[in-house]
Amino acid sequence: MTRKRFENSSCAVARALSEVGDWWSLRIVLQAMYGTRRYVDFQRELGIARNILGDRLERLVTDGVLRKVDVGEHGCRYEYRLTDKGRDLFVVVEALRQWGERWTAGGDQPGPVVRDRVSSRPVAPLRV
Amino acid sequence: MTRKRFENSSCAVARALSEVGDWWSLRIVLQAMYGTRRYVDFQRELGIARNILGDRLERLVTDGVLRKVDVGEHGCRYEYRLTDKGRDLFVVVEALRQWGERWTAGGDQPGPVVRDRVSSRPVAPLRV
DNA sequence: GAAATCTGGTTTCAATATGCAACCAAACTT
DNA sequence: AAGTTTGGTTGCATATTGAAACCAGATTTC
Repeated sequence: MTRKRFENSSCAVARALSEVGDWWSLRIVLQAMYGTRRYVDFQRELGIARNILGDRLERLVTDGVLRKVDVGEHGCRYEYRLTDKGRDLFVVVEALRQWGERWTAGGDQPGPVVRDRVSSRPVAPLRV
Repeated sequence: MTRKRFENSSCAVARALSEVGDWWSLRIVLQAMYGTRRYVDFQRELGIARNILGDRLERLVTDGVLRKVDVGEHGCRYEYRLTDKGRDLFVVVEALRQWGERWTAGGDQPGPVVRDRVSSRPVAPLRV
């Protein structure tokens, strides 16, 4: 049976999850925030299967989270760049990072510290 | 092939997603935040298949996001309650809600406003 | 200028996950 | 005593995933 979808739910969380709630999408977005833009680089750095990557990139593009930019002169090089909508997912990713940092058994190494680009101070914990 | 897992990734986001990054877990957590605690209620309100629900609840319990409380006198009634770890996911859920509210085509109705329990003011947008 | 390589995919196949409905057993209600 | 509620489990059909092979155009290397 087809996986259930929630695009039209009245719940904003459900709608958000129906765009980026699957196993790979947020990781692709995170990788994009790290600066990755090319198909092959996503593939290599995430270790995702190529067909799945193609499918996810396509969906993220149709959902307006990424846009596919034709770079290179004769139409054979493309880049997937975050849109404003995609960049806005940073809060979500950062919330996940803080939660993971706090509650999941980290690997041995502490992981990179996310810093403000201007002040270069580590970002403050998110609060509600 | 088995779905890829990231429990031991050095990336906190990947570790977080390996606990709550699947299609249903965050929705179950959200529902729990709304007050749902019983198997049947989760099932009815989410419309999730019962076997999947059982599997997810079990995993969330082993991961320490929920705990299963034996309520009722002769061990036939249970409740699944959020732990501190689970409650801490509120920031993630709220970030998703704000993103969904802003970027996804809502249903017609505006959806509930999340308010501070003490001040009863709507919560401020999350920022980093 | 031919061969190899890089890029961005698509196809095929096996294994796994999901959804649905039916079934089950212990407790509780009527 | 019979039926209902709760919390599942099982079996089956379909979807999704992952791995690897394949492919074609552009670019680089020899």
